[in-house]
Amino acid sequence: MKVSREQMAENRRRILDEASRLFRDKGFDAVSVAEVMKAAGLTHGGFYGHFDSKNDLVAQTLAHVLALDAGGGNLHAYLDAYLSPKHRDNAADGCPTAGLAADIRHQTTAARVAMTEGLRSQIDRISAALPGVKPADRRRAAIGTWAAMVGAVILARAIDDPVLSDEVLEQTRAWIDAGISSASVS
Amino acid sequence: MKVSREQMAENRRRILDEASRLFRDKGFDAVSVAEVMKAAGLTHGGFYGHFDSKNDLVAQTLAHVLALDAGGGNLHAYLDAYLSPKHRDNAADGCPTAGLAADIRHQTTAARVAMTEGLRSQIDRISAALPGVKPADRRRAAIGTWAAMVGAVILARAIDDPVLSDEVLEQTRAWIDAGISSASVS
DNA sequence: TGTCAAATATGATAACCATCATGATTGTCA
DNA sequence: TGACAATCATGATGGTTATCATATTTGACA
Repeated sequence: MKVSREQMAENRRRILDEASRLFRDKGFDAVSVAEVMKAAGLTHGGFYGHFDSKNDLVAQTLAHVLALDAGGGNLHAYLDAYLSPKHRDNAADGCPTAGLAADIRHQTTAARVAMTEGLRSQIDRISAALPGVKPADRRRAAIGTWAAMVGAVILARAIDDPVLSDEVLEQTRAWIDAGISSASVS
Repeated sequence: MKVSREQMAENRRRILDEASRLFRDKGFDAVSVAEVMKAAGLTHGGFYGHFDSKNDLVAQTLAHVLALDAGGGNLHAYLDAYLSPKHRDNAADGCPTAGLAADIRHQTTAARVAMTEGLRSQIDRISAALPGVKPADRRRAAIGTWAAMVGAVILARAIDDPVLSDEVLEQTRAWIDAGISSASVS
């Protein structure tokens, strides 16, 4: 059954969207091609009309989702949302870096390049959102802050005790605030 | 072929050691039972004499490797080693938290509990290694520092550009130093 | 409007893997 | 020292998965 050109474009978009959600939730290897296609409302057969391989899907999904990565604007609000229990408990809709960075070590070069460019942009965005910090320290603050954000969410998701998990989020938030304050111009 | 009691204990130890290395290097799902046994110098057949299942191996490996987790003593030296290119490039011999924390979200409760207790100890160890920090801020500094350390190594391993990857390690190191300094008693 | 090719569905294949079954070897202990 | 049982090797088995082959439907364009 052939579909219209725009229908096909929408199918492709839906495949990438659903792959992005599933990958963030379960990791690249734990999601099958058939599972992605089913989530997109299709069967596994049409997959290779859209992508060369599963590795190709991984790389294209990363480029797709990292293009949308947020973080600009209000750093305070971004930190609130990022280091929240809601974000910790909703990996499928959450930050792709927190969900996938550790998983990317064993992926193809294309996927690693997509992640590298996404991280480069994210560091620049955070840097630009730190107007109070002395320019000489801005990049250091952006990288340190981003590492702590990603690390805290990964640790919070790994911890089985809700009390300790919440504490990791809260204390990291406070630690970041203190670091930014003391690096700011008075 | 039966082996001596001590030979069997050594076999078990070798299985756990090799599993620990392989898991850190490739992740839990990407390592097969047969691969672990082969690395330990055995065949796959004897596996279920030592462990109930692969999930059981995962949990016991975590408990085994987290029991040895370092970090006490000299925090400065620990930071140097942790945020080094050598550690980034040697996941198999590196920190199990950096290598496995993100992967543990989909493991059994037993594995998650082992990781939780390992993290609890690690936070306490770092806290104890921060004598210069005001006691009221010590826990916050320990958690924030640990989150940044783990996050930086995960990001550095995900990045395909050696220049940016090195920079993430160096700037995170500097950011942590600055944070600890400004939280210390004068 | 009829032909053709593109998009997807259905079905097959080969590899891999966790786990189980069975048998050979040989420590261990009476 | 001899019988027993534990340990590991060899060899299935059933399920899953990426990928390929073929058939069917129907947009698209002449």
